[in-house]
Amino acid sequence: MEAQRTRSQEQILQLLGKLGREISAQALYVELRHHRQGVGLATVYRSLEALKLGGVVQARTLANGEAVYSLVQEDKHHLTCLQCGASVPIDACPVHELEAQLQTSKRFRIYYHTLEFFGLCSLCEHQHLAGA
Amino acid sequence: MEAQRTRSQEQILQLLGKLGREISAQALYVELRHHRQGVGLATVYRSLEALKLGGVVQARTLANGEAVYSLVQEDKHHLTCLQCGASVPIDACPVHELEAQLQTSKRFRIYYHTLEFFGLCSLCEHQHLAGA
DNA sequence: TAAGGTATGATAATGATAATCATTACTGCA
DNA sequence: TGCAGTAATGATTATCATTATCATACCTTA
Ligand SMILES: [Mn+2]
Ligand SMILES: [Mn+2]
Ligand SMILES: [Zn+2]
Ligand SMILES: [Zn+2]
Repeated sequence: MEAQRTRSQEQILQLLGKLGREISAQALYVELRHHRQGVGLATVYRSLEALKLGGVVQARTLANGEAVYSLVQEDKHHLTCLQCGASVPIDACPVHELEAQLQTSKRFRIYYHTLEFFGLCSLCEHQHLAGA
Repeated sequence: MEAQRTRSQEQILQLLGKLGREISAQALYVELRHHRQGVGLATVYRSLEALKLGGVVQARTLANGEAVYSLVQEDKHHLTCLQCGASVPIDACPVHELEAQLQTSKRFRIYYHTLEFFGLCSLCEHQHLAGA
């Protein structure tokens, strides 16, 4: 019964694993065309959606509105500047215990989480106070 | 030097405070027209952006791609079903300590954070396993 | 009041994602 | 092996939130 993966889904999974970082659907589309003949953009979106529902791919939305995808096994979070968009990776993640609790307290099967901090980098804060 | 707020920004702040919940820019636009004559949609977006940079309003992006806004003072997070979109509010938030640390370790002025869990609600998980 | 700067709003442009739909590939069975 | 039914694919179009334009209204100050 467990949805077997399509060829496209397998390719996307493999590429995401090789990359080891998050990538947008559009960029993924370009990458895939680079490797094989005939990959439709619609299929990229469909596959990512299916993989997300399968619990193996996660997504988050950037400030510019585009979503980026990665394997769920990557637990990486960021600190992002609201002004210039500079994004600093964070090592720590203090939510795993809560995730485990929720998994039982709420009737929910949790696949992944997003965590991101927003503010101003020192440079932008400086310019901001200067009245720019 | 601190940017004084415009009339539109004040109205939006007031409405967000009155609501006490997150709301999209589009819905905010409708609400504002309901109260005052002549509020442009562009101004709503501009004001929200300014208030975000001012550190008093926060935003997060829903699965359908639209952003919702609220006062930063509201520290509310969610557990969302990837299939049906059902969203359950969460009470706890275990990231404040980390936020304080980051504020000093990284050279960054942090205004707010987003935290969200994704997975399948019990109903959708059931249907999913059934092969739907 | 006149000048300069800022805010506003109507409108068009942008761009990522979702929906269509005809075609192709696969699966199980006669 | 041949066929019917079903799922997957891809080219294309539609959708829709957000952003960019630009002319106008407003406000501050000399
Ligand atoms: Mn994490
Ligand atoms: Mn929180
Ligand atoms: Zn910055
Ligand atoms: Zn659900």
